[in-house]
Amino acid sequence: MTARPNAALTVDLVVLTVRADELQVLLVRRGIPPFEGAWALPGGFVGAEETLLAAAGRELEEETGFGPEQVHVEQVGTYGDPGRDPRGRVVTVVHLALLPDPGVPRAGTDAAEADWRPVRGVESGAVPLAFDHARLLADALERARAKLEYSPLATAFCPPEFTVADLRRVYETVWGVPLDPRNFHRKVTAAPGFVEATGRTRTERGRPAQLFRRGDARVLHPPLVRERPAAGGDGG
Amino acid sequence: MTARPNAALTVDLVVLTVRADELQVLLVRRGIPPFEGAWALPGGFVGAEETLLAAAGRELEEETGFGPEQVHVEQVGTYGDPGRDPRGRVVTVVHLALLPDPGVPRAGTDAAEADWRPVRGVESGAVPLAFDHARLLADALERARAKLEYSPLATAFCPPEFTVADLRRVYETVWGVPLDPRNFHRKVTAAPGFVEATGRTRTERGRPAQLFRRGDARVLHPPLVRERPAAGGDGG
DNA sequence: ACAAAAGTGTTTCAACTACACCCATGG
DNA sequence: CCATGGGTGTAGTTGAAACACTTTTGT
Repeated sequence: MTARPNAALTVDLVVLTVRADELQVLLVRRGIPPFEGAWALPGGFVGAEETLLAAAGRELEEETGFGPEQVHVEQVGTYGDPGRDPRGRVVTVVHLALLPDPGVPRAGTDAAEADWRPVRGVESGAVPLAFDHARLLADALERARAKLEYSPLATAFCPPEFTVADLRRVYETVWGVPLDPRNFHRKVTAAPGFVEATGRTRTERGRPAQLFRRGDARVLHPPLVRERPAAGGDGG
Repeated sequence: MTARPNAALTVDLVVLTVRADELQVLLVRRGIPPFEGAWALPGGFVGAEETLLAAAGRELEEETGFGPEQVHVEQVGTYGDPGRDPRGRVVTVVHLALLPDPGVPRAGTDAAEADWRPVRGVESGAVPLAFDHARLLADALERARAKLEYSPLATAFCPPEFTVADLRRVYETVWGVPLDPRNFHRKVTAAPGFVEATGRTRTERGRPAQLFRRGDARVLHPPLVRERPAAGGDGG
């Protein structure tokens, strides 16, 4: 064992969901110093025999009750500036987690409180965050928004079975732009491996919608680009 | 100081360049155990008061003589599986560095030897790497290839002043496909902020080529997609 | 019948590939 | 002059945005 520890290693989580037509992030109110009482991203120290992904999955389950099998989790970056944590050299590996609307979260062990907050308010600075968590959140959000275009990531916000309209609402919420339902439908069903029909349907209002589950594609060909202000008339 | 160190933190570098019409990676032959005598990515432990980027820049300078001001360096991911290093819990933050053809590298302090190796041979497994470095390299390469499409990253492989043909050769080498020089020229000069004309020219054979420097764009609109087999006749 | 949402067909525009062609230099 | 590479013009094709229209349900 010639490698002596020189840093305290943690994982922090940017847990996102779409609820009430808004993109929301899971925050915890810190129950212990430093930054006692402030909102922060959930996270904690990495165990001695734990992989980084396992540590992230464990924290996720502590805060939300969702296991990592049901949730998309990926690493987004590592932050280790000396001075980012007053307790010493704390290096954190930030993970992005996406899940369908889960209802109320469970509070973690060292968190007095945990709650979903609209991303808009946090991004605007109206809800200040502890440590450098505002930056971690901003970087993770940028990653999530970009990845919607070329990966089937958006399905991670949907329950196991969902309609094309459900999926469209995810894009509209995360990007903050309206999309044409008809063109969106075509793009989604045309991209191989994006979604897979179950054969079942669901009726809420109007014509019943087909139900889909996630496909096995890891990238989208062609990507789902945001519609740009282009011309184009009507025929018919 | 309530946060006790629980991991040894290192940075590893995937340093890429284009030389002799090949994508090449900087490897060091390990001079000390473990894996003594094997090829590995350059890297080392992070200093107590050093940021991760600064540590990567320091290692880069030790191995290549290039300072971080002249080189593109970005973080790509962090690897911390217990057992990835026999010396104990060693967590490494991998950085990708791109530079123009530098000539011969300087060997680092704990490296008996350092050398540029064609990526092809390393990716194919012909040159085995120490630790989990084959995986770190593969992930970094995937990142680099993808980022060429939508970012001006390719200019990092070019000297401060370069021609459009220089830039095209970078793409052709990294992607391994030939590109139409005429369409490439148009795409590059049409993307705002990609390159900036210096007004000077350089003559090697044929008509003199304009010299450009890097522009200030961080993303490319539109992206430089690989040409696909499409139809299209010739007119005129 | 009417409203509402799902899903299809078609027009029109924009972007891109492929290639002819012109430009500027060295030998 | 010719060879070589830089750079521009343009036709045919693909793909996507816009939107009329049809389908299938609930009330």
